[in-house]
Amino acid sequence: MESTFAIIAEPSRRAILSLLASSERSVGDIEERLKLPQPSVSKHLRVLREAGFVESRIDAQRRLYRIKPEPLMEIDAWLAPFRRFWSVHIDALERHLDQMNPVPRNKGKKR
Amino acid sequence: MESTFAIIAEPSRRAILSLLASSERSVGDIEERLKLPQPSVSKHLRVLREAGFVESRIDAQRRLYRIKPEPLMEIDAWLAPFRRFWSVHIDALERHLDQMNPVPRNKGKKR
DNA sequence: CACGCATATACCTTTGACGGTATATACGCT
DNA sequence: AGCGTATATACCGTCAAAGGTATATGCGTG
Repeated sequence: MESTFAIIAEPSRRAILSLLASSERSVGDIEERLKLPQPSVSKHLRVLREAGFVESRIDAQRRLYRIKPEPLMEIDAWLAPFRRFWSVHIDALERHLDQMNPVPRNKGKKR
Repeated sequence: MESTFAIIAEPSRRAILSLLASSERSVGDIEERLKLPQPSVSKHLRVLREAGFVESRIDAQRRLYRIKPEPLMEIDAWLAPFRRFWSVHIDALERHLDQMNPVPRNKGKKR
C-alpha cells in the first residue's frame, strides 16, 4: 500500500474518513453506521492508521479513532496546480491562450 | 476501474495529469518526459479519458491530450469536510471541544 | 502506394489488495 | 476466576489492475 492516494481509493475507507470528519468514533460505532463486518473495519482502520490518516486513543475495551489531517493535506496540495481549471473564466482564457500559442508540431526529426 | 479516486491511485497517471496541468501534450511527449513505454502511456491515457480526466484532440498522426477538470473537482469537493482540520487553530479548538463533550461510553446495552 | 512515424489495442502473466471466516487478545464486571 | 464485550489478527481464496511484448491502425510524405 504505497501512496496516500491508493489508501483513499477504497470506498469503505473514504466512508470511514467521512464519518470521522464529524467526530471521533469507536470501531463498533463505525461498524454499525456503515454496516460493515467488524474485521473489515479493523483492517481498514489499520491501513488508515499506518498511513497516518487516523490515530486512535484507548478507552477501556474500545479504541476511539480520529482524523489526522496530514495525508489529506498532501492530497489537497497535489490538487493545487489544477485549481486554475476550476473557474470557467480562467478555463476559457486557458483554451484561448492554447490556441494562440499551440504546441509546436514535431516533424519527426527526433526519436 | 470504478471510482475517480481509484484512477489517481496510479502514480504514472498522476504524473501524466501533472504534466498536462501545465499544457496540452502529445503521447510521445509524455512518453519521453516520463520515460514510460509507449503502450503504457496509451493505456493510462485511455483510462484517464474514459474517466473524464482528459480529452484528446487529433493533430495529424498525433493526439494532443489536455486536462478536463471535472473529476478533479469532485476530489476537491470530497476534501471539503476535512478542511476544518487544516488550520492548527481550529484543530486545537476541535480537540478541546472533543474533550468537553466526549463520545458517550456505550455500556454494552446494545449488540 | 510504400514506407515511417505516432498511437492504440490484444494477449498473457504476475501480484497484491480485498473480502470472508475463524481465532486471538484485551478489558471490565460480577 | 470466568464470562461477555470490543477489537485485532491470521489465514485463505479470488479477482482485477498493471506491466510487458507483439501487433494493428491511422496518417503524412516521398
